[in-house]
Order: sequence, then C-alpha cells, then structure tokens
Amino acid sequence: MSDPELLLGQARRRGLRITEQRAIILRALCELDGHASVERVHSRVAREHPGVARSTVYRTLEKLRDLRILSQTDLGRGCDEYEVVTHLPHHHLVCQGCGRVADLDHAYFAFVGDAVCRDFGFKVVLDHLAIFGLCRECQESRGRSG
Amino acid sequence: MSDPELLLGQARRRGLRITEQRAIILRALCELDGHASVERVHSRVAREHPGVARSTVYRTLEKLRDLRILSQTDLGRGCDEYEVVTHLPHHHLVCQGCGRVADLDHAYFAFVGDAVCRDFGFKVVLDHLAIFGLCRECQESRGRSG
DNA sequence: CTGAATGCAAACAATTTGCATTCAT
DNA sequence: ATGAATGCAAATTGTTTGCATTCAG
Repeated sequence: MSDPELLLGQARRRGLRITEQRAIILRALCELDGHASVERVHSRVAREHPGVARSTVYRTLEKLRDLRILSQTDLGRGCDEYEVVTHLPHHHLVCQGCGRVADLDHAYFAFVGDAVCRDFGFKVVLDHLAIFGLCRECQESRGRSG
Repeated sequence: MSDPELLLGQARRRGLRITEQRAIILRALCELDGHASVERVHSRVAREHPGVARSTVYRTLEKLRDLRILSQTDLGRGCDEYEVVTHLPHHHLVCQGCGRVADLDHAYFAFVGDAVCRDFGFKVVLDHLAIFGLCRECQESRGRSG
C-alpha cells in the first residue's frame, strides 16, 4: 500500500491545494490498495466521512490523475478505475471469467510501441493498458463445464 | 464499404430474423463506412426513417455483434463503436490529437499474446484492441505550438 | 400462428454542472 | 482577501427495460 501522506506532499508541491476532503479521498484510495472506482472510493470515504460529496470524489481523482499521481483505466467494468501510480508503465490482464486483474510488465508491450512508431510514425502512449482474456483457472473450469 | 445485402444474407443464414429495421440499420452502418456509435447510426437512420427507435438500434447492433458480423470497440470516446468485421483480428491506433483511427494489423500483437500465454497461462483475447497515442502530424504540430 | 422484434416511455447508471457557501493559501 | 474547492441538487449522457402492439418465418 502506498503512503498517502507522501503522495499528498507530492501533490502539494505540484501545486494542488490540499483540502481535508482531498486528503481523506487519497487516504481511502490507498487503503483500498489497487484499482478502485469512484463509487468504491466514495463509499469507503462515506463510512467515516458521510459529508463528502460524490462530485468531490470525481473532481479530486481527476485532479490527482492530471498530476500523474493516479492513473485511470477502463477495466471493462462500466466505469473507470483509479490506482496510485507506482512503476510506470505497467499494464493489466483482466480475466473475463473471474474478473481478477493481474499486472503485466511493460516489457511485453515495448516491442509493439517501438514497431508502430518505426512503421507508422505513430507515437503510442502505452501508459496503462488493459487487455482481456481468460486466466488459467477459468480456462480449465470452462473446459469442464462451460 | 461493405455490401449490406451480403451481410444481411449472412445474418439470416446464421438465424437472425431480418426485419425492415434491421436492414435499414445495417445499411446505415455500411454507409457510414468505418466505426460508428449507436448515436451516429441512429441519426443516420433517422434521416430517412424517423420511426426507428434508438433502442432498436442498440438491440440490432448488439445482435449483429453476437453473430460476429460487427465488432464493438471502445475507442475512448465515451461510447462503444461498431464496425463491420472484415479481416480479423485487427486493431486500431487512435490519435488523441486529431481523433483519427487507423487500422493496425494483428501481427503487431501476436507476439504479446503468445508471450503472455506462455508466461502466465493467461489466454489473451486480442480481437480488437484500441491503442492511443499521437499520429505523426499531431506530433509535429505539438512540437511547434503545443 | 407464434415467438420474436418494435416503439415508446420510463428507469438506470455514470458523470457533469451551476451556484451559493466555505476554505486554503 | 481571493480564487479555488465543496456540497447539493439538477441536468446530461449512454444504455437498458417493461410492455402492449406488430411482424417474420
């Protein structure tokens, strides 16, 4: 789990005004430890601080994303999810069977980015990609039952 | 542009009941020639056939996608877009500067899929991926002005 | 005929916005 | 002080659904 106080310091140094709500929201995200939707962050926050508006959660996560303290990804669940940026770039394997999300090192994609740049002059932004499929367990259970 | 009548034949053979609305919708998508959102298909349809309900467009495109006559992709524009399936799999380069979408052959990704399968036993479904970045023109114009 | 498809309006879910009030700097 | 952030409720947007009516096979 990332240290929220450290991240708040970073945010302040990058010019973000640190309000009590923003601190609460970032701490909640850190506690959730991993990807979390606005909804999930908001309900976590609400447990201790019911006064914090959902729109504030939206605005805060967006600001922190702009500062590159958080990353935002569509994991195919109908809403975007946020995560504290650690080592970048890294990607995600999303299992369409069980919904689990695994990390995938950038090395797997570096080749693609280079090739596309070389062949088309297209500069790929491969910060944070989600790719979908079936994990080993779900393949096995489908082989039997599905 | 794909031939809608041909596709309708395929759809019928695959068991789809062909209504006048479905024919109209598929023809509209073919005329739009490329990726189109439900919204865009619906307003195209409405020009000539104002009676066709938006929900029918949703349901029809979904059915045609299930039959693999269309593919559905999130191109990062806040809604999914549909496209007639031609050669599969193929992917898309989406320019975040000008919004243009280029095709990208599967060869670029085959390697990633294989490696991930080998290393994690995760079977990637790489039907139709969208990756984002900046095309050559937008890189140049940013170099000057942005 | 008969189950499937349609149109419509209402329901939903995720997100955004306008604005008076509050607050960090 | 003062511009930015908040809470709230209302508005937007994309999508889904229930149901009476219509229609393709």
